[in-house]
Amino acid sequence: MTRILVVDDEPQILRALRINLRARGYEVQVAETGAAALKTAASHPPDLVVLDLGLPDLDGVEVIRGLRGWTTVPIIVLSGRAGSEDKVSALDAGADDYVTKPFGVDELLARIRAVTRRLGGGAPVGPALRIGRHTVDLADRTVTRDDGAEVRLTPTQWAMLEKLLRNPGKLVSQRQLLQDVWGPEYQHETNYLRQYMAQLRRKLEDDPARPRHLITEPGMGYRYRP
Amino acid sequence: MTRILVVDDEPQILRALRINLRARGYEVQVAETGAAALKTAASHPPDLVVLDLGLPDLDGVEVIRGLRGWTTVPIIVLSGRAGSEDKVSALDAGADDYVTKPFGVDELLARIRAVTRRLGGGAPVGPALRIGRHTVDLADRTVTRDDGAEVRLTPTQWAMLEKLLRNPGKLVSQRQLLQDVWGPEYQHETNYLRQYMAQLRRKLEDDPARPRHLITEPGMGYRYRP
DNA sequence: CCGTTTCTTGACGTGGTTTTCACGCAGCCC
DNA sequence: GGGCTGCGTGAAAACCACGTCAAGAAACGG
Repeated sequence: MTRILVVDDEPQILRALRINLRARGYEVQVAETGAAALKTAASHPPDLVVLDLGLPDLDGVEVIRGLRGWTTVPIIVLSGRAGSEDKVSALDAGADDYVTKPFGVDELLARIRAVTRRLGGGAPVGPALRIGRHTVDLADRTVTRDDGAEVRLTPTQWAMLEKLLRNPGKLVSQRQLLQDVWGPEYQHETNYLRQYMAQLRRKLEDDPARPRHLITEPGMGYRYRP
Repeated sequence: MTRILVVDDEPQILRALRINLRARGYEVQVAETGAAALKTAASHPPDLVVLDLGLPDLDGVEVIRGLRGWTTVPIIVLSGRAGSEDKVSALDAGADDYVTKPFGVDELLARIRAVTRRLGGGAPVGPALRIGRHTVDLADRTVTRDDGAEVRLTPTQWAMLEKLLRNPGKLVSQRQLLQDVWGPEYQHETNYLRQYMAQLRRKLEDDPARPRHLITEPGMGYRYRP
Protein backbone atom coordinates (compact mmCIF):
# COMPACT_ATOMS: atom_id res chain seq x y z
CA MET A 1 0.00 0.00 0.00
CA THR A 2 1.23 3.46 -0.81
CA ARG A 3 2.05 5.49 2.26
CA ILE A 4 1.54 9.25 2.01
CA LEU A 5 2.82 11.80 4.48
CA VAL A 6 0.62 14.92 4.57
CA VAL A 7 2.23 18.01 6.10
CA ASP A 8 -0.08 20.95 6.78
CA ASP A 9 -0.87 23.15 9.73
CA GLU A 10 -4.50 23.82 8.83
CA PRO A 11 -6.66 21.22 10.55
CA GLN A 12 -9.42 21.41 7.95
CA ILE A 13 -7.17 20.68 5.03
CA LEU A 14 -5.44 17.96 6.98
CA ARG A 15 -8.76 16.41 7.79
CA ALA A 16 -10.10 16.67 4.26
CA LEU A 17 -6.99 15.15 2.77
CA ARG A 18 -6.81 12.38 5.28
CA ILE A 19 -10.37 11.32 4.63
CA ASN A 20 -10.08 11.55 0.87
CA LEU A 21 -6.76 9.74 0.68
CA ARG A 22 -7.81 7.00 3.06
CA ALA A 23 -10.95 6.50 1.00
CA ARG A 24 -8.75 5.96 -2.06
CA GLY A 25 -6.82 3.24 -0.33
CA TYR A 26 -3.73 5.16 0.65
CA GLU A 27 -2.10 4.84 4.03
CA VAL A 28 -1.91 8.35 5.50
CA GLN A 29 0.48 9.85 8.02
CA VAL A 30 0.13 13.47 9.08
CA ALA A 31 2.39 16.14 10.50
CA GLU A 32 1.54 19.71 11.46
CA THR A 33 5.04 21.17 11.56
CA GLY A 34 8.15 20.91 9.47
CA ALA A 35 10.13 19.41 12.31
CA ALA A 36 7.50 16.76 12.90
CA ALA A 37 7.41 16.03 9.18
CA LEU A 38 11.14 15.40 9.02
CA LYS A 39 10.99 13.22 12.09
CA THR A 40 8.06 11.17 10.86
CA ALA A 41 9.58 10.75 7.43
CA ALA A 42 12.77 9.52 9.03
CA SER A 43 11.23 6.93 11.28
CA HIS A 44 8.61 5.76 8.80
CA PRO A 45 9.78 6.55 5.27
CA PRO A 46 6.71 7.40 3.17
CA ASP A 47 6.22 6.70 -0.53
CA LEU A 48 5.05 10.24 -1.22
CA VAL A 49 4.96 13.57 0.63
CA VAL A 50 2.27 16.24 0.29
CA LEU A 51 3.76 19.38 1.76
CA ASP A 52 2.18 22.72 2.56
CA LEU A 53 4.72 25.51 2.22
CA GLY A 54 3.16 27.74 4.85
CA LEU A 55 4.29 25.98 7.99
CA PRO A 56 4.64 27.71 11.35
CA ASP A 57 8.13 26.56 12.24
CA LEU A 58 10.26 25.93 9.17
CA ASP A 59 10.30 27.40 5.72
CA GLY A 60 8.83 24.92 3.28
CA VAL A 61 11.92 24.94 1.13
CA GLU A 62 13.94 23.97 4.19
CA VAL A 63 11.72 20.96 4.70
CA ILE A 64 12.24 19.95 1.08
CA ARG A 65 15.99 20.21 1.51
CA GLY A 66 15.82 18.26 4.75
CA LEU A 67 14.10 15.43 2.95
CA ARG A 68 16.18 15.57 -0.18
CA GLY A 69 19.29 15.21 1.90
CA TRP A 70 18.66 11.54 2.22
CA THR A 71 15.67 10.46 0.17
CA THR A 72 14.31 10.80 -3.34
CA VAL A 73 10.71 10.30 -2.25
CA PRO A 74 8.32 12.30 -4.49
CA ILE A 75 7.19 15.60 -3.00
CA ILE A 76 4.05 17.48 -4.04
CA VAL A 77 3.95 21.03 -2.73
CA LEU A 78 0.79 22.87 -1.76
CA SER A 79 0.99 26.62 -1.50
CA GLY A 80 -1.17 29.67 -1.20
CA ARG A 81 1.39 31.74 -3.04
CA ALA A 82 1.13 31.65 -6.79
CA GLY A 83 4.27 33.66 -7.38
CA SER A 84 6.70 32.42 -9.96
CA GLU A 85 9.71 32.63 -7.65
CA ASP A 86 8.08 30.50 -5.01
CA LYS A 87 7.34 27.81 -7.53
CA VAL A 88 10.80 27.89 -9.02
CA SER A 89 12.60 27.75 -5.70
CA ALA A 90 10.44 24.91 -4.41
CA LEU A 91 10.79 22.89 -7.60
CA ASP A 92 14.51 23.47 -7.79
CA ALA A 93 14.91 22.51 -4.14
CA GLY A 94 13.63 19.11 -5.13
CA ALA A 95 9.84 19.22 -5.24
CA ASP A 96 8.20 17.19 -7.97
CA ASP A 97 5.02 19.19 -8.35
CA TYR A 98 3.53 22.43 -7.16
CA VAL A 99 -0.19 22.98 -6.62
CA THR A 100 -1.63 26.40 -5.87
CA LYS A 101 -4.39 26.82 -3.33
CA PRO A 102 -7.29 26.72 -3.61
CA PHE A 103 -7.05 23.40 -5.38
CA GLY A 104 -9.54 20.74 -6.26
CA VAL A 105 -9.16 17.47 -4.47
CA ASP A 106 -9.66 15.71 -7.77
CA GLU A 107 -6.71 17.54 -9.21
CA LEU A 108 -4.46 16.71 -6.29
CA LEU A 109 -5.44 13.08 -6.49
CA ALA A 110 -4.71 13.05 -10.20
CA ARG A 111 -1.29 14.57 -9.56
CA ILE A 112 -0.62 12.01 -6.86
CA ARG A 113 -1.50 9.29 -9.34
CA ALA A 114 0.73 10.87 -11.96
CA VAL A 115 3.69 11.01 -9.62
CA THR A 116 3.25 7.56 -8.13
CA ARG A 117 2.71 6.06 -11.57
CA ARG A 118 6.38 6.75 -12.30
CA LEU A 119 7.41 5.20 -9.06
CA GLY A 120 6.31 1.64 -9.48
CA GLY A 121 6.66 1.12 -13.17
CA GLY A 122 9.17 3.82 -13.87
CA ALA A 123 12.22 1.81 -13.07
CA PRO A 124 13.46 0.01 -16.13
CA VAL A 125 12.98 -3.44 -14.67
CA GLY A 126 11.99 -6.26 -16.91
CA PRO A 127 9.82 -8.95 -15.37
CA ALA A 128 12.56 -11.55 -15.78
CA LEU A 129 15.26 -10.90 -13.23
CA ARG A 130 17.40 -13.91 -12.60
CA ILE A 131 19.71 -14.79 -9.74
CA GLY A 132 21.38 -18.15 -9.94
CA ARG A 133 18.63 -20.70 -10.44
CA HIS A 134 15.89 -18.30 -9.39
CA THR A 135 13.55 -15.91 -11.11
CA VAL A 136 12.53 -12.78 -9.25
CA ASP A 137 9.33 -10.93 -10.14
CA LEU A 138 9.25 -7.54 -8.46
CA ALA A 139 5.72 -6.79 -9.61
CA ASP A 140 3.97 -9.55 -7.72
CA ARG A 141 6.77 -10.12 -5.23
CA THR A 142 7.57 -13.72 -5.94
CA VAL A 143 10.77 -15.70 -6.22
CA THR A 144 10.57 -18.98 -8.08
CA ARG A 145 13.24 -21.62 -8.16
CA ASP A 146 13.74 -23.32 -11.50
CA ASP A 147 12.26 -26.55 -10.21
CA GLY A 148 9.05 -24.67 -9.49
CA ALA A 149 9.36 -24.22 -5.74
CA GLU A 150 8.60 -20.83 -4.26
CA VAL A 151 11.14 -19.01 -2.13
CA ARG A 152 9.80 -16.80 0.62
CA LEU A 153 11.47 -13.53 1.61
CA THR A 154 10.82 -11.37 4.66
CA PRO A 155 9.77 -7.71 4.19
CA THR A 156 13.25 -6.46 4.98
CA GLN A 157 14.82 -8.89 2.59
CA TRP A 158 12.43 -7.72 -0.12
CA ALA A 159 13.16 -4.08 0.48
CA MET A 160 16.86 -4.67 0.21
CA LEU A 161 16.66 -6.94 -2.81
CA GLU A 162 14.32 -4.57 -4.60
CA LYS A 163 16.63 -1.63 -4.13
CA LEU A 164 19.47 -3.59 -5.68
CA LEU A 165 17.44 -5.08 -8.51
CA ARG A 166 16.04 -1.72 -9.54
CA ASN A 167 19.57 -0.54 -10.14
CA PRO A 168 20.96 -3.39 -12.21
CA GLY A 169 24.71 -3.20 -12.64
CA LYS A 170 24.91 -0.04 -10.57
CA LEU A 171 26.68 0.27 -7.28
CA VAL A 172 24.28 0.96 -4.43
CA SER A 173 26.13 2.53 -1.53
CA GLN A 174 25.74 1.23 1.98
CA ARG A 175 24.20 4.51 3.01
CA GLN A 176 21.61 4.42 0.26
CA LEU A 177 20.60 0.92 1.18
CA LEU A 178 20.37 1.62 4.89
CA GLN A 179 18.42 4.80 4.35
CA ASP A 180 15.98 3.28 1.92
CA VAL A 181 15.32 0.14 3.89
CA TRP A 182 15.61 1.25 7.52
CA GLY A 183 15.62 5.05 7.50
CA PRO A 184 18.25 7.77 7.85
CA GLU A 185 19.15 7.17 11.48
CA TYR A 186 20.47 3.72 10.61
CA GLN A 187 23.15 5.09 8.31
CA HIS A 188 25.98 3.43 10.14
CA GLU A 189 24.45 0.10 11.06
CA THR A 190 26.40 -1.72 8.42
CA ASN A 191 26.03 -4.96 10.33
CA TYR A 192 22.40 -5.06 9.17
CA LEU A 193 23.59 -5.09 5.60
CA ARG A 194 25.94 -7.97 6.20
CA GLN A 195 23.26 -9.84 8.06
CA TYR A 196 20.57 -9.55 5.41
CA MET A 197 22.87 -9.84 2.46
CA ALA A 198 23.96 -13.19 3.86
CA GLN A 199 20.32 -14.25 4.13
CA LEU A 200 19.58 -13.20 0.57
CA ARG A 201 22.61 -15.03 -0.75
CA ARG A 202 21.66 -18.16 1.18
CA LYS A 203 18.21 -18.08 -0.39
CA LEU A 204 19.09 -16.97 -3.90
CA GLU A 205 22.69 -17.60 -4.84
CA ASP A 206 23.84 -20.85 -6.26
CA ASP A 207 26.90 -20.89 -4.02
CA PRO A 208 26.31 -18.41 -1.19
CA ALA A 209 29.99 -18.33 -0.30
CA ARG A 210 30.91 -17.27 -3.84
CA PRO A 211 28.10 -14.95 -4.94
CA ARG A 212 27.81 -14.29 -8.66
CA HIS A 213 24.96 -11.79 -8.70
CA LEU A 214 24.77 -10.12 -5.30
CA ILE A 215 28.23 -8.62 -5.22
CA THR A 216 30.04 -6.89 -2.37
CA GLU A 217 32.07 -3.82 -3.20
CA PRO A 218 34.25 -3.58 -0.11
CA GLY A 219 34.06 -0.26 1.64
CA MET A 220 31.43 1.08 -0.75
CA GLY A 221 28.29 -0.98 -1.04
CA TYR A 222 26.63 -3.73 -3.00
CA ARG A 223 25.72 -4.39 -6.59
CA TYR A 224 23.31 -6.63 -8.46
CA ARG A 225 25.04 -8.12 -11.46
CA PRO A 226 22.54 -9.59 -13.96
CA MET B 1 21.95 16.72 -24.50
CA THR B 2 18.32 16.62 -23.51
CA ARG B 3 15.99 16.70 -26.48
CA ILE B 4 12.61 18.37 -25.99
CA LEU B 5 9.68 18.13 -28.35
CA VAL B 6 7.45 21.21 -28.17
CA VAL B 7 3.96 20.77 -29.56
CA ASP B 8 1.90 23.94 -30.00
CA ASP B 9 -0.06 25.59 -32.77
CA GLU B 10 0.52 29.17 -31.71
CA PRO B 11 3.62 30.46 -33.49
CA GLN B 12 4.48 32.97 -30.77
CA ILE B 13 4.54 30.45 -27.98
CA LEU B 14 6.44 28.05 -30.15
CA ARG B 15 8.97 30.73 -30.91
CA ALA B 16 9.32 31.87 -27.33
CA LEU B 17 9.81 28.35 -26.04
CA ARG B 18 12.26 27.44 -28.73
CA ILE B 19 14.44 30.43 -27.99
CA ASN B 20 14.30 29.99 -24.23
CA LEU B 21 14.94 26.28 -24.28
CA ARG B 22 17.77 26.52 -26.78
CA ALA B 23 19.35 29.21 -24.63
CA ARG B 24 19.28 26.76 -21.70
CA GLY B 25 21.15 24.18 -23.68
CA TYR B 26 18.28 21.92 -24.67
CA GLU B 27 17.87 20.50 -28.12
CA VAL B 28 14.44 21.54 -29.39
CA GLN B 29 12.14 19.92 -31.90
CA VAL B 30 8.78 21.47 -32.74
CA ALA B 31 5.46 20.26 -34.08
CA GLU B 32 2.33 22.27 -34.78
CA THR B 33 -0.19 19.48 -34.94
CA GLY B 34 -0.91 16.35 -33.00
CA ALA B 35 -0.26 14.15 -36.00
CA ALA B 36 3.08 15.79 -36.63
CA ALA B 37 3.97 15.43 -32.99
CA LEU B 38 3.35 11.70 -32.98
CA LYS B 39 5.29 11.29 -36.18
CA THR B 40 8.26 13.31 -34.97
CA ALA B 41 8.31 11.56 -31.62
CA ALA B 42 8.37 8.21 -33.37
CA SER B 43 11.18 9.02 -35.76
CA HIS B 44 13.26 11.02 -33.28
CA PRO B 45 12.32 9.96 -29.75
CA PRO B 46 12.62 13.01 -27.48
CA ASP B 47 13.64 13.00 -23.80
CA LEU B 48 10.68 15.19 -22.86
CA VAL B 49 7.47 16.47 -24.49
CA VAL B 50 5.86 19.84 -23.87
CA LEU B 51 2.34 19.54 -25.22
CA ASP B 52 -0.34 22.15 -25.75
CA LEU B 53 -3.78 20.65 -25.37
CA GLY B 54 -5.49 23.00 -27.80
CA LEU B 55 -4.36 21.53 -31.08
CA PRO B 56 -6.28 21.93 -34.32
CA ASP B 57 -6.37 18.32 -35.40
CA LEU B 58 -6.32 15.94 -32.47
CA ASP B 59 -7.56 16.22 -28.94
CA GLY B 60 -4.63 16.64 -26.61
CA VAL B 61 -5.54 13.60 -24.57
CA GLU B 62 -5.45 11.58 -27.76
CA VAL B 63 -1.90 12.71 -28.36
CA ILE B 64 -0.95 11.67 -24.84
CA ARG B 65 -2.47 8.25 -25.38
CA GLY B 66 -0.73 7.97 -28.72
CA LEU B 67 2.60 8.58 -27.05
CA ARG B 68 1.94 6.45 -24.01
CA GLY B 69 1.15 3.52 -26.22
CA TRP B 70 4.84 2.96 -26.80
CA THR B 71 6.91 5.33 -24.71
CA THR B 72 7.21 6.50 -21.13
CA VAL B 73 8.80 9.81 -22.07
CA PRO B 74 7.80 12.58 -19.63
CA ILE B 75 4.99 14.81 -20.85
CA ILE B 76 4.28 18.31 -19.57
CA VAL B 77 0.91 19.64 -20.67
CA LEU B 78 0.16 23.29 -21.40
CA SER B 79 -3.44 24.32 -21.45
CA GLY B 80 -5.66 27.35 -21.48
CA ARG B 81 -8.35 25.51 -19.63
CA ALA B 82 -8.04 25.52 -15.86
CA GLY B 83 -10.94 23.16 -15.32
CA SER B 84 -10.44 20.33 -12.93
CA GLU B 85 -11.73 17.69 -15.32
CA ASP B 86 -9.31 18.68 -18.02
CA LYS B 87 -6.42 18.36 -15.66
CA VAL B 88 -7.55 15.04 -14.28
CA SER B 89 -8.14 13.50 -17.68
CA ALA B 90 -4.81 14.70 -19.03
CA LEU B 91 -2.88 13.52 -15.99
CA ASP B 92 -4.64 10.18 -15.92
CA ALA B 93 -4.03 9.71 -19.61
CA GLY B 94 -0.35 9.75 -18.79
CA ALA B 95 0.80 13.35 -18.52
CA ASP B 96 3.38 14.08 -15.85
CA ASP B 97 2.53 17.70 -15.22
CA TYR B 98 -0.11 20.24 -16.17
CA VAL B 99 0.59 23.96 -16.50
CA THR B 100 -2.21 26.47 -17.00
CA LYS B 101 -1.80 29.38 -19.39
CA PRO B 102 -0.77 32.04 -19.03
CA PHE B 103 2.37 30.65 -17.46
CA GLY B 104 5.74 32.08 -16.63
CA VAL B 105 8.65 30.77 -18.63
CA ASP B 106 10.62 30.47 -15.39
CA GLU B 107 7.99 28.19 -13.98
CA LEU B 108 7.89 25.99 -17.04
CA LEU B 109 11.66 25.72 -17.01
CA ALA B 110 11.63 24.78 -13.33
CA ARG B 111 9.03 22.11 -14.03
CA ILE B 112 11.11 20.80 -16.90
CA ARG B 113 14.08 20.58 -14.56
CA ALA B 114 11.97 18.83 -11.94
CA VAL B 115 10.78 16.23 -14.39
CA THR B 116 14.13 15.63 -16.05
CA ARG B 117 15.87 15.45 -12.69
CA ARG B 118 14.18 12.09 -12.07
CA LEU B 119 15.25 10.87 -15.46
CA GLY B 120 18.98 11.03 -15.74
CA GLY B 121 19.83 10.53 -12.13
CA GLY B 122 21.62 13.84 -12.32
CA ALA B 123 25.08 12.59 -13.22
CA PRO B 124 26.35 15.25 -15.59
CA VAL B 125 29.23 13.12 -16.83
CA GLY B 126 29.16 11.23 -20.07
CA PRO B 127 29.44 7.53 -19.38
CA ALA B 128 32.13 6.94 -21.98
CA LEU B 129 35.44 7.67 -20.30
CA ARG B 130 38.28 5.62 -21.67
CA ILE B 131 41.71 4.82 -20.29
CA GLY B 132 43.87 2.55 -22.38
CA ARG B 133 41.80 -0.55 -23.10
CA HIS B 134 39.33 0.22 -20.35
CA THR B 135 35.99 1.95 -20.12
CA VAL B 136 35.15 3.74 -16.89
CA ASP B 137 31.53 4.40 -15.91
CA LEU B 138 31.40 6.79 -12.99
CA ALA B 139 27.65 6.50 -12.51
CA ASP B 140 27.69 2.73 -12.17
CA ARG B 141 31.13 2.62 -10.62
CA THR B 142 32.38 0.03 -13.03
CA VAL B 143 35.56 -0.42 -15.02
CA THR B 144 35.35 -2.80 -17.94
CA ARG B 145 38.25 -4.06 -19.95
CA ASP B 146 37.66 -4.32 -23.66
CA ASP B 147 37.64 -8.11 -23.50
CA GLY B 148 34.70 -7.87 -21.13
CA ALA B 149 36.44 -8.52 -17.84
CA GLU B 150 35.59 -6.33 -14.89
CA VAL B 151 38.33 -4.44 -13.08
CA ARG B 152 37.75 -3.80 -9.39
CA LEU B 153 38.96 -0.69 -7.62
CA THR B 154 39.17 0.04 -3.91
CA PRO B 155 37.28 3.02 -2.43
CA THR B 156 40.40 5.17 -2.27
CA GLN B 157 41.31 4.33 -5.82
CA TRP B 158 37.82 5.28 -6.94
CA ALA B 159 37.88 8.56 -5.09
CA MET B 160 41.16 9.54 -6.65
CA LEU B 161 40.23 8.41 -10.15
CA GLU B 162 36.89 10.15 -9.96
CA LYS B 163 38.46 13.44 -8.98
CA LEU B 164 40.75 13.26 -12.00
CA LEU B 165 38.10 12.09 -14.44
CA ARG B 166 35.67 14.79 -13.45
CA ASN B 167 38.26 17.34 -14.52
CA PRO B 168 39.23 15.95 -17.92
CA GLY B 169 42.34 17.55 -19.34
CA LYS B 170 42.71 19.80 -16.33
CA LEU B 171 45.54 19.78 -13.87
CA VAL B 172 44.48 18.65 -10.41
CA SER B 173 46.96 19.84 -7.79
CA GLN B 174 48.36 17.49 -5.20
CA ARG B 175 46.72 19.48 -2.48
CA GLN B 176 43.31 19.28 -4.14
CA LEU B 177 43.60 15.54 -4.53
CA LEU B 178 44.79 14.92 -1.00
CA GLN B 179 42.15 17.15 0.46
CA ASP B 180 39.32 15.62 -1.55
CA VAL B 181 40.27 12.02 -0.99
CA TRP B 182 41.81 11.96 2.47
CA GLY B 183 40.82 15.22 4.11
CA PRO B 184 42.43 18.57 4.87
CA GLU B 185 44.96 17.29 7.40
CA TYR B 186 46.65 15.05 4.84
CA GLN B 187 47.72 17.89 2.60
CA HIS B 188 51.38 17.00 2.68
CA GLU B 189 51.25 13.21 2.47
CA THR B 190 52.28 13.19 -1.15
CA ASN B 191 53.52 9.64 -0.81
CA TYR B 192 49.88 8.54 -0.74
CA LEU B 193 49.43 10.02 -4.16
CA ARG B 194 52.41 8.19 -5.58
CA GLN B 195 51.26 4.98 -3.99
CA TYR B 196 47.72 5.05 -5.32
CA MET B 197 48.56 6.55 -8.67
CA ALA B 198 50.87 3.59 -9.24
CA GLN B 199 48.00 1.23 -8.36
CA LEU B 200 45.64 2.96 -10.74
CA ARG B 201 48.16 2.88 -13.56
CA ARG B 202 48.82 -0.80 -12.95
CA LYS B 203 45.14 -1.53 -13.23
CA LEU B 204 44.19 0.83 -16.03
CA GLU B 205 47.11 1.90 -18.17
CA ASP B 206 48.27 -0.10 -21.10
CA ASP B 207 51.92 0.32 -20.09
CA PRO B 208 52.00 1.41 -16.44
CA ALA B 209 55.59 2.57 -16.71
CA ARG B 210 54.72 4.93 -19.55
CA PRO B 211 51.27 6.28 -18.69
CA ARG B 212 49.31 7.84 -21.54
CA HIS B 213 46.21 9.02 -19.67
CA LEU B 214 47.09 9.38 -15.99
CA ILE B 215 49.83 11.94 -16.30
CA THR B 216 52.22 13.26 -13.67
CA GLU B 217 52.91 16.96 -13.70
CA PRO B 218 56.10 17.08 -11.63
CA GLY B 219 55.94 19.37 -8.67
CA MET B 220 52.30 20.28 -9.30
CA GLY B 221 49.90 17.42 -9.50
CA TYR B 222 48.23 14.97 -11.87
CA ARG B 223 46.09 15.17 -14.95
CA TYR B 224 43.68 12.89 -16.78
CA ARG B 225 44.28 13.10 -20.50
CA PRO B 226 41.34 11.66 -22.49
C1' DC C 1 -1.92 -17.10 25.37
C1' DC C 2 1.76 -19.62 23.24
C1' DG C 3 4.67 -20.89 19.37
C1' DT C 4 6.91 -19.18 15.36
C1' DT C 5 8.89 -15.96 12.50
C1' DT C 6 11.44 -11.84 12.01
C1' DC C 7 14.32 -8.29 13.62
C1' DT C 8 18.03 -6.61 16.51
C1' DT C 9 22.42 -6.96 18.74
C1' DG C 10 26.97 -8.72 20.01
C1' DA C 11 31.28 -11.19 19.16
C1' DC C 12 35.02 -13.26 16.44
C1' DG C 13 38.13 -15.00 12.65
C1' DT C 14 39.62 -13.80 8.15
C1' DG C 15 41.00 -11.28 4.24
C1' DG C 16 41.57 -7.09 1.97
C1' DT C 17 42.64 -2.17 2.34
C1' DT C 18 45.11 1.41 4.06
C1' DT C 19 49.03 3.21 6.14
C1' DT C 20 53.82 3.35 6.90
C1' DC C 21 58.67 2.65 5.90
C1' DA C 22 62.56 1.87 2.86
C1' DC C 23 65.14 2.09 -1.38
C1' DG C 24 66.55 3.31 -6.28
C1' DC C 25 66.45 6.70 -9.62
C1' DA C 26 66.13 10.98 -12.35
C1' DG C 27 66.31 15.95 -12.59
C1' DC C 28 67.94 20.37 -10.68
C1' DC C 29 70.55 23.93 -8.31
C1' DC C 30 74.56 25.41 -6.26
C1' DG D 1 80.20 16.44 -9.21
C1' DG D 2 77.72 16.35 -4.68
C1' DG D 3 73.69 17.20 -2.25
C1' DC D 4 68.94 17.86 -2.56
C1' DT D 5 64.18 17.12 -3.79
C1' DG D 6 60.44 14.69 -5.87
C1' DC D 7 58.75 10.51 -8.14
C1' DG D 8 58.07 5.43 -8.75
C1' DT D 9 58.20 0.94 -6.69
C1' DG D 10 58.21 -2.78 -3.33
C1' DA D 11 57.09 -4.89 1.01
C1' DA D 12 55.75 -5.17 5.78
C1' DA D 13 52.59 -3.65 9.55
C1' DA D 14 48.30 -1.76 11.29
C1' DC D 15 43.84 -1.37 10.59
C1' DC D 16 39.20 -1.98 9.06
C1' DA D 17 35.40 -4.22 6.77
C1' DC D 18 33.20 -8.41 5.65
C1' DG D 19 31.03 -12.83 6.48
C1' DT D 20 29.42 -15.85 9.94
C1' DC D 21 27.58 -17.83 14.15
C1' DA D 22 24.76 -17.27 18.03
C1' DA D 23 21.34 -15.56 21.12
C1' DG D 24 17.97 -12.37 22.93
C1' DA D 25 13.94 -9.16 21.88
C1' DA D 26 10.04 -7.98 19.35
C1' DA D 27 6.32 -8.81 16.27
C1' DC D 28 3.16 -11.87 14.30
C1' DG D 29 -0.39 -15.51 13.79
C1' DG D 30 -3.33 -18.92 15.42
